Amino acid sequence: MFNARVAEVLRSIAELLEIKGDNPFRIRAYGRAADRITVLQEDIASYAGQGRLEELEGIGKDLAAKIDEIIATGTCRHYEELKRAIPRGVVDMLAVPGIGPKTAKLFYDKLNIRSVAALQQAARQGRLAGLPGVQEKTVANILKGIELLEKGRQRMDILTAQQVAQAVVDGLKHLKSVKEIEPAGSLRRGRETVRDIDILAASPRPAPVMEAFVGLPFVKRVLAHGATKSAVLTQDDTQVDLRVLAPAAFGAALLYFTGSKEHNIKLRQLAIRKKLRISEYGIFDKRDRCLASRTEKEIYARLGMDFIPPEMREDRGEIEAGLRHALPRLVTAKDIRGDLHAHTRYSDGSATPEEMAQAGRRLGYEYLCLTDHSVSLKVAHGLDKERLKKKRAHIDRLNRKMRGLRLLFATEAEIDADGRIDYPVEVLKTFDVVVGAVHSGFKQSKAQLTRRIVRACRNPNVHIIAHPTGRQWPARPSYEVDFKEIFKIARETNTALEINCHPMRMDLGDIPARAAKEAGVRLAIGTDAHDVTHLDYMRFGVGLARRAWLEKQDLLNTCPLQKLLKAIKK
DNA sequence: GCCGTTTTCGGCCCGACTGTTTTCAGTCG
Repeated sequence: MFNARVAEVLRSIAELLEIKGDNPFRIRAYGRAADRITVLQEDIASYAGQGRLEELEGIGKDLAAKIDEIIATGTCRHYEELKRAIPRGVVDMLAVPGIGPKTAKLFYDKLNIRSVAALQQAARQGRLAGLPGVQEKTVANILKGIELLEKGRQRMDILTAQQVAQAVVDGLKHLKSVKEIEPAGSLRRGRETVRDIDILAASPRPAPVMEAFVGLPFVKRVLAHGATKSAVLTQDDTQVDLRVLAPAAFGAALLYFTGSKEHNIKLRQLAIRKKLRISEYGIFDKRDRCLASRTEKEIYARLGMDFIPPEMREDRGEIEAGLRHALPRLVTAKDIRGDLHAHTRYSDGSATPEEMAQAGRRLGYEYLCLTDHSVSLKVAHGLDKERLKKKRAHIDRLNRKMRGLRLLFATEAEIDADGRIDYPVEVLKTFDVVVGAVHSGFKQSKAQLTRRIVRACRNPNVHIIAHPTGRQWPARPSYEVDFKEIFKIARETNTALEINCHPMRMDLGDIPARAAKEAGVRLAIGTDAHDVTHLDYMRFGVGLARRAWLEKQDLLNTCPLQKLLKAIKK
């Protein structure tokens, strides 16, 4: 798989060209090509091998030749030449907020500064002030920027992001001048992790909203404070941006502030081809007459497209599909009839089966799968035969007296290092649902991990593979597996793959989940709830499924109970 | 460097905020 390397080289070239002061459009061409390859599902080398690179959007003759070279040699001459001209540390300076290519180049040219550390030292020694366009405030901002960089503004999980956004919304929604207020950005798009929080408000009088925002009690530092746009840092170093526009422009503003950047750029290009112009204020004709601005839907309609749900706005084909009126009918929260992954006190959950059942009923579920851990996962009190019997009897008793919701007797069973399940066949057969999971041996090779999962799929008693890539935010990255092979076997054996929507997991992610669907694999959303409140994470799972373009029929959870039990049969 | 419902040349998303400037460049999203 060469995609990561090719993208990395192209992105580095873009950064180096920026510092060099090259044509901005050439720079963007490199950046766009890198983005395109990052989200590409197939191996770029197979495109190259078939001479099909130029079929990819944004890749022409020149880039195709460079990509061929990178695949063959791991790098390309153009890149090596640029690296010789500009030290790595100069590129690193771009990561400092407030420092762009022009400033980095200035410091390098004038003071021979070639690292962030050297920059910090020069700033402290007062050597920066006096350079063209650099005075005291700029120096102070650079020092603040370096401090910010050192703290490492990491991406946060989606639950934390929602909580921060909610705190801001709650702090401002009662203001008289606020007509509407809503989180936008990657949070609204349902991304698996979020960096900055973007919030949009509609108000005829932005000034008091801005004032209230920068004065919120959890604001540690004000990064920008303008008439309609401000940015702050919260006590825990999360950046929150607030933009305020007139209520009449709310739709246009929401479209702009939701992004993604790539989606917006493409929409705006499309508008230009139709002799129109889009901004956060609306869609305008050549004579600057506003044609639409109140809702996103009206703006899409002016472009001849169907409304594109926020989760799809990543420039991954949704614009073309919208123009053809061929968007998928994405799954919605009300399509979900049950949760397929939840724990109780029998293993490491905090709630009883009764409490989980009540919570499930409140959510309107038809069924809830109680997937306590299996015998070999001792740290999580995996159930042995005796305790399984107790749990079975307990669930049967509850099911007899309960109306509306059926508890499913299930397990999250260990897939061992060789791909075997830790319960014997006669025990496995007693479960309504078996979810197989890898919780150990993450350091195995890609081939070994793939073999393990494939073997679990081939097991006639395993119905779902939990969190297929094992990632846990932020500490543990995904282990590598051969998705192509796993999808093929999962399909052949009628094994579903899980979209585990615990905010620390979000696994499968959007890109592999979409690839799984396209490979004909069924998916199953599970919250991995260890507490009644965790059942609410289903909303993150639905968001992720929508990002993967999933429709109702692509998921197990949307089936009524009897159909579900039939659908998982192997 | 890419690309074509005006174009194979001449475009390439669009606007807010900051700091340094007397009208704008740089950065950001």
